[in-house]
Amino acid sequence: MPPPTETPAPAPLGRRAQQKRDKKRRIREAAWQLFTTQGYDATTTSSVAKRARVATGTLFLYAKDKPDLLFLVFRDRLRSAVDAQFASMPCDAPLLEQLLHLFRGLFEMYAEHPAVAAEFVRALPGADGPNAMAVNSYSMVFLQRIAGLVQAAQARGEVAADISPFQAASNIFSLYFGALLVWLSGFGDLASALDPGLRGALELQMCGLRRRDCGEGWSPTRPPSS
Amino acid sequence: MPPPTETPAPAPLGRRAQQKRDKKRRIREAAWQLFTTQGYDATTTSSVAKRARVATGTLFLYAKDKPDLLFLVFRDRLRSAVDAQFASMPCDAPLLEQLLHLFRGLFEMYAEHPAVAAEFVRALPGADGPNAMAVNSYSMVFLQRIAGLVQAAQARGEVAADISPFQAASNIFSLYFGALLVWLSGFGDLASALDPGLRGALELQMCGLRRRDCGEGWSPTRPPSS
DNA sequence: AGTAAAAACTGACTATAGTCAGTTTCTACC
DNA sequence: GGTAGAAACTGACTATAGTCAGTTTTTACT
Repeated sequence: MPPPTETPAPAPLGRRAQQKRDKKRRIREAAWQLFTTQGYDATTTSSVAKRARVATGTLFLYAKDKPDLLFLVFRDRLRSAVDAQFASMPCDAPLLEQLLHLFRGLFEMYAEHPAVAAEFVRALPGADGPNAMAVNSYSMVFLQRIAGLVQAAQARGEVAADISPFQAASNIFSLYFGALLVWLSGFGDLASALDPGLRGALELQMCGLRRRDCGEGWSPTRPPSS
Repeated sequence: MPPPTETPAPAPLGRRAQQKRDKKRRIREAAWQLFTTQGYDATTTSSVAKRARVATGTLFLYAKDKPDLLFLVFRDRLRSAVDAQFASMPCDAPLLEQLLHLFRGLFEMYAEHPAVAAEFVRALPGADGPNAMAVNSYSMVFLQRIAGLVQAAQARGEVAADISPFQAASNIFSLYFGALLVWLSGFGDLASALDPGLRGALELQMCGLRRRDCGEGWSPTRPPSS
């Protein structure tokens, strides 16, 4: 006797799956709460388990190890920050401005809790837990979306046609990651990490090092003021 | 009554300083031996202390923590690899080839023990022990030497004059570090990490993304083959 | 030589990340 | 609605990184 009109089938989720979802959420929230208030190092895995109302062993069913908890808590934040920035992307702005728009959103997200963010970014390379995997595969999507921006800029004639968008996206990502590491390692504030920092790097990637033999030549966005 | 001709004053080192030097050497060698044979994770700090014939507490007078042991063991290797590559630098080669010469030397050094190298590189950002400090300040020197290569290329007219050598060096370093992380995270072999990998990134940094409005225009080292 | 202060060293100890054999809870099928 | 097997959960336990109060060694000065 299935009620055909009721229960609009929002979730074909069994009890088990629901409980798993709920535990995962509780663990994520407990970890975030404790990491942001006490710091990553000062937070013990036992205290996270306690606050999430699970046993210590259960915690490690949802995260491979303590660093993997960082990926659990940052995954959604990362996703929504990226989505928001692409949703508000100025479609006809120059590529450089589009990239800065994107990365500014991420920097601002990290800036909410720089110390925890630093641990997260530091743990990223080489992490191997299930949550780390999820974040890393999301990074691939991210890279593809950057490549998409480059391709669009090529279509606009802003970027040379013979360039591989994926190679360009890789370079851009390396520069972003480098700027992020420097910033989160405690040097300077958000604004200057973005503006003289990342912008300078991206400008140099845009125009290249090589001397232009031809004609009058383009000059960088900020002409020498001296 | 100082004997003026004897004791050719090779070391104004007191007994204490000598013993410290010796202990440091013993710890460095023990750590290297164990890390390379058993792996970083499988090596306990106690086993390093035992092999170095010091107490566990003493170990932590010479390294802040376990990761700091990595910096202790890699510091010299890094220095000699960099020095060797600069000593054998082809002075009149194009900047791109000079950079690849430099980075090839480092990649080869890391390739001797990739697993330990991966731990080292992963631990680099944000490390805070005394040995990490030494490595980080050496990184600054490294950056300056890259900036020197850029400047020389500017003097040869290969690189545009209005470019900041330090900004260029920062970008180059970010691309190097990115390629290193990708390689050491287990994807691909040494040769391809260098040649399609790092070379592609540096070529794109050399020529830039932006379309060249003028004249016939230069085409990348590897013209589209299709 | 003698001695006081400083520096270096020691190893028993603590705190905590992560494991695993045993238990409970859920699902699918009869 | 009963039950066999799978999946999830538990918390006492283990291994090890890192600490620190107490000890030994070295130095500098008389």
